[in-house]
Amino acid sequence: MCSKKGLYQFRQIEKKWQQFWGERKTFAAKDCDGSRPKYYVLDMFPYPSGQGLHVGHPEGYTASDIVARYKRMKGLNVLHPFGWDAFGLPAEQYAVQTGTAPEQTTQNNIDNMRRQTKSLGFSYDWDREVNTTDPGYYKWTQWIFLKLFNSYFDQAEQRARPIEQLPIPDGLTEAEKRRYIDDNRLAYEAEVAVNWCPELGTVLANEEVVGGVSERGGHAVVRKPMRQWMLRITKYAERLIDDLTDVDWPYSIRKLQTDWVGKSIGADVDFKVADFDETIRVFTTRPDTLFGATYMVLAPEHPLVDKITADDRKQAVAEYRRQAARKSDLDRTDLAKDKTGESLGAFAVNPVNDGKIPIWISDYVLISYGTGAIMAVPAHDDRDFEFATKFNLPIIPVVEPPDAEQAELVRQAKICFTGDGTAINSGPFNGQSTAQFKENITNWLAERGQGQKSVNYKLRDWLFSRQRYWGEPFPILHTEDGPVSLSEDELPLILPQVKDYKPAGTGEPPLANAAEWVNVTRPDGSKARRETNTMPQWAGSCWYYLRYLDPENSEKGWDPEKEKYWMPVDLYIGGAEHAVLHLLYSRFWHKFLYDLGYVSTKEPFKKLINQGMILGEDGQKMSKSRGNVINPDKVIADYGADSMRLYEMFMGPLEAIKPWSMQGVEGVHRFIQKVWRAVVDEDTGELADAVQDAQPDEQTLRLLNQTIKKVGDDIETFGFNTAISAMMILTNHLGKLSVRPRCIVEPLVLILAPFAPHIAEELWQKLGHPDTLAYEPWPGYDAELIKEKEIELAVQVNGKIKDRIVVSADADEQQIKKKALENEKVAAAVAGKEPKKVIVIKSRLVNIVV
RNA sequence: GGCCGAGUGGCGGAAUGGCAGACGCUGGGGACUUAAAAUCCCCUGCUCGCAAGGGCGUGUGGGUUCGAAUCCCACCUCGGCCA
Repeated sequence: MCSKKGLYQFRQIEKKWQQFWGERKTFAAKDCDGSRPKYYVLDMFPYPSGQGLHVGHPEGYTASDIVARYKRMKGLNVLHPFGWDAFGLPAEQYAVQTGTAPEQTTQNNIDNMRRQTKSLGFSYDWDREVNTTDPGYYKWTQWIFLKLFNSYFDQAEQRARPIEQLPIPDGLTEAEKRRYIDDNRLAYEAEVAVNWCPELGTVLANEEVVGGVSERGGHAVVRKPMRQWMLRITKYAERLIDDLTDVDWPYSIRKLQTDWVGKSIGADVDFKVADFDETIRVFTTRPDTLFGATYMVLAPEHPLVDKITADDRKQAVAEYRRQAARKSDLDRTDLAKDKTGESLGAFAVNPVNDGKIPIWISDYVLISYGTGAIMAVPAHDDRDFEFATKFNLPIIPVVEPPDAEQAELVRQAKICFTGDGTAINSGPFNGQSTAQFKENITNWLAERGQGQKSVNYKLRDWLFSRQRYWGEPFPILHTEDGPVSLSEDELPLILPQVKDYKPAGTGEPPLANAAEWVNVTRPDGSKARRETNTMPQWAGSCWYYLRYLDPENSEKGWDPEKEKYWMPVDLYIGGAEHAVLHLLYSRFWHKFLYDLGYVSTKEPFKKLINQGMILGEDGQKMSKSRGNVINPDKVIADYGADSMRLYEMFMGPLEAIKPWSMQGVEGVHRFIQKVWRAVVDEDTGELADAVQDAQPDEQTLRLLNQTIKKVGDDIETFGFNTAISAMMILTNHLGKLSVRPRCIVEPLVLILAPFAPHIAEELWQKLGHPDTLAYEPWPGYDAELIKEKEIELAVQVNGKIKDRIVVSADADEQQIKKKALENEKVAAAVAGKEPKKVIVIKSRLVNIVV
């Protein structure tokens, strides 16, 4: 029964070649090789989860691997590394539940995922593997933090500088001086209102809070001011937007990033508070609507609220502030929600007309955006309109829309108009266009010292501390004089072992449990406490692409020569879920490192591609509860890694969301078996007799050349699905031939290699080549040989196809026209009428208009 | 509500101004086989027709063009992100 020795044994073949590549270090990248152009192709490294690899991972990894293998064959020096983003909450939660050390869990998960990743035959240089939780790695994460701590941002030059160069104002006391410096550091401590979840004992990011409760577990979350480490990413806002013009990224991602930074140009306006010696500064993008400001709204957390609230309003205001503290920013700004608020019983003075307007608080104003206070112009802002309508506040229209019908409704204060128009009810400014008015009023305010032009960003400084154990410790000591950084030679600051991974009873993070670690006596005998917060998971992934360049270096994070050689990353592939945060954070760090001269490029990632999500066979998102999860181990066991790789690429465009299909896997599996049988005699396992040193016929040669061109072009444009389809066509053709010329078979094996490397290596060997094909030159094609000799053209009459004609490829327009008009069916359709126009599109069609 | 993306056979998809449905899956028919699997060959958008052949067809409606899945306008549906 099993007499056939030459069947396609993918398990054996794949194991053999994975071993071969591993032992020979086939894919080791050579640093600073000036003889070849370099190519750095990077995958977003995964979190080593207990679930292991899911089918979404190999999608991006296969795409990048195809490019890596293709570029090697094109003669480039390819860097294609892999590693683990291994700090993170799941291992810590597991530790809380079971007492297993996160190191242990993480190590097990990495071992398992490395095994899975290797089983797919990716051409990674495994000698460069990094792990963010390795002290040899996070030493340098801490080092970058130190650099941030010890730098400030030179506003005039728009770049970071060492803190020693910070100009210090004269006449400050030592304490003030220290304070001044601390206030300028790019890493600084601040009291900020955060989403505090008492149950989980940690701060949560906005996106981890849904409907006022934690996404995990549904525990209550409150807004609470807490001491936190912040990074001044806002200083880089302008550059983070501007430099997007330099990168080759999808439009949608660049747009997302631009919107996330959220630059808006407007004016700061100062309102005096009546009967108090206070002013309230507001930021508005519509200073031209100042005459329509009928009330003012402060964020509930605004510092002036306590001071100016009238006695009879104090109780209601206090209660309102308590309510607001329970809501997340998201809930507060939700447009669909009913507006709420309380009047403070205080008044502000409108600088343009000295009118007194009431001051309210409402949670639709966020303390974190602008100045935490707004002037409300209900006639021209949707939220203000809603609020004014609910609380019966006056609505004064000050912008007349261009549309007459609309203008009438606006004049009657029936609708809110947010567009541009002409000023009305605005004293001396009446009749001015919105743009003119904006400029004039801004100057007018500036002259009076009551305002100025201002730029605001939605981007907030980056909240960089977490109340967790499993993260990088901050290289910071808290002393009586404030925070002090460790020196570089004290790094890495090793994460200490703890007995209990739960937050300390005091509400402090778990590290507070490690008393011996926390309490430090300094060389001068003074006592200090270590920082017990840890860095967020983003930290390690902000710069890992640099560590790959020089992973073993214990003297430096990376060697400058190697950095100059390899950077920037030429191709970066990963999921769209990182479109904003990871990419923004690492761009920020990269720009900072650029300012200090540690990297040579402004942007880290030249080209970016997002792979689309893979859905279950039911078209739904894969999830355990739906029971539609495809296990890659099983697919590889049943069909092999080559089939898995091919299928994931054949499903559809890389960026598209697409459902899994086991029958589709069988389809590509059949395809590679066909390739196998075209080359190998299934009975003997030797090269098939049909493979001979023979001349190919013209058609076969043409098809080969067409296929080589198509596959190469498609890899360059990431059209992997159509590349595979082209190879299927050639293989189907080859299968029909009784003699399969070697000069056809060999190039087919080579162009298949990036997609299905194991079978390609095996076939290459059977074809008599002892060494790996990984560095074989990519086959060339002859443009002349691609051309068809005869071409079939469709002939249309008035745009409807009537028949097809065959003409020689070099036929000129006249000849084609003549042949088309002579055609019987065409003549019948033309019915003797004189053609008005005959359009000949060479090699496509002829259209006769009558 | 805003922004971004997508809507093509029974299914995944191809074609980005020029022959709609490449390639794969599914389904049907046939060959090989004692039989089955595997493999190979043919057919497989809808519809009218015994057939030859005709009509319709890329979410909907309009437009531009000799010609539109592709470009423009409006709308509908779905997905993602943000609010």
